[in-house]
Amino acid sequence: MAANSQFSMAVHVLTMLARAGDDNVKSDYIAASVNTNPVVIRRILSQLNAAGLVSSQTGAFGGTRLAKPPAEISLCSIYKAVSCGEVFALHAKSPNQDCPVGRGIESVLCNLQKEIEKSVGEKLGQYSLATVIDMVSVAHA
Amino acid sequence: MAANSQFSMAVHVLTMLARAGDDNVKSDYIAASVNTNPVVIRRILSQLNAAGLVSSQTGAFGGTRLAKPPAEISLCSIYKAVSCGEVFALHAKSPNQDCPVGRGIESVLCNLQKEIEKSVGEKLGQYSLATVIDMVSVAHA
DNA sequence: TGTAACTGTATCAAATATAGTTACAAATAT
DNA sequence: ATATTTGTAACTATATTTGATACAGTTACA
Repeated sequence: MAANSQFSMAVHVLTMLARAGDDNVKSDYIAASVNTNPVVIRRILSQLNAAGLVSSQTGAFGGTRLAKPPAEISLCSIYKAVSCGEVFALHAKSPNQDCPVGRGIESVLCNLQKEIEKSVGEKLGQYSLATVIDMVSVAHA
Repeated sequence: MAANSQFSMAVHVLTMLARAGDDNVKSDYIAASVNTNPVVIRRILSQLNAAGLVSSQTGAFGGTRLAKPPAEISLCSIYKAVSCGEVFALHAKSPNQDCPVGRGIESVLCNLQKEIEKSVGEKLGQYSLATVIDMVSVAHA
């Protein structure tokens, strides 16, 4: 397994939290739905917490809940919260600087990369967690 | 090395070819600029050839050249030619189908994924290889 | 205050993808 | 014929992601 599915898992996790309202949800419970290990969930929750999207409580009867209403959580903020890779990677090894193309291509690709990321962010920003919840409801209705 | 840099390398390769005009360019020559192994370049050229963007000649004095003018090669067609991964991956393991969220989330994410890919394609389609060549020229001017 | 139930995180193993390398058959200009 | 080049298979090395175990720290509650 190498393809980064953290965004997908994060959306799943947040959808679970949204449906629980103000109740604390345990990582074990979420893990059972995502079909993975609780630690994997806690790692994602840790990133979502750092981004201010959720808040967690340790200790007995602890767990995690949303830090704001689903309508205020855009998919863009989720995407940024979990450190996914870029849409495309730049050269692994720096190109030959003795070649005019090798010398100039990196910055061009870097700028392009930023623009694409921005475009993806804007597209994702058109949707919120609330949108996803509606879609999930419709999907299995 | 795991991040997929094939798109970046493909743009680099095609830029080299564009600058050579109608001359055949050898994979060794391109590899020297990209700073990698010729076989890596030939693998990319193989994909670009399958997409009809370049044409190659085997044998002595063989090599590769563009199959059409740089202005007619959009970055979208390059992106599609090299099999990059998606912007984000779906769940590695299928979610728990006994959970309403697990049952509905996959198709929602799949549709979202398609929409994002489409958006990326449109953005990349705004640029052509000719644009990149201009940018590279300006960058090291 | 003790106990049970959580999170947070370190650490390791397993699986997988990418890139790099070597090798060689097939093709082709001279 | 020969030298040169592509096309591709096979293998290695490396990085990343996920999954799993373990345990310290925190907290509610009897």
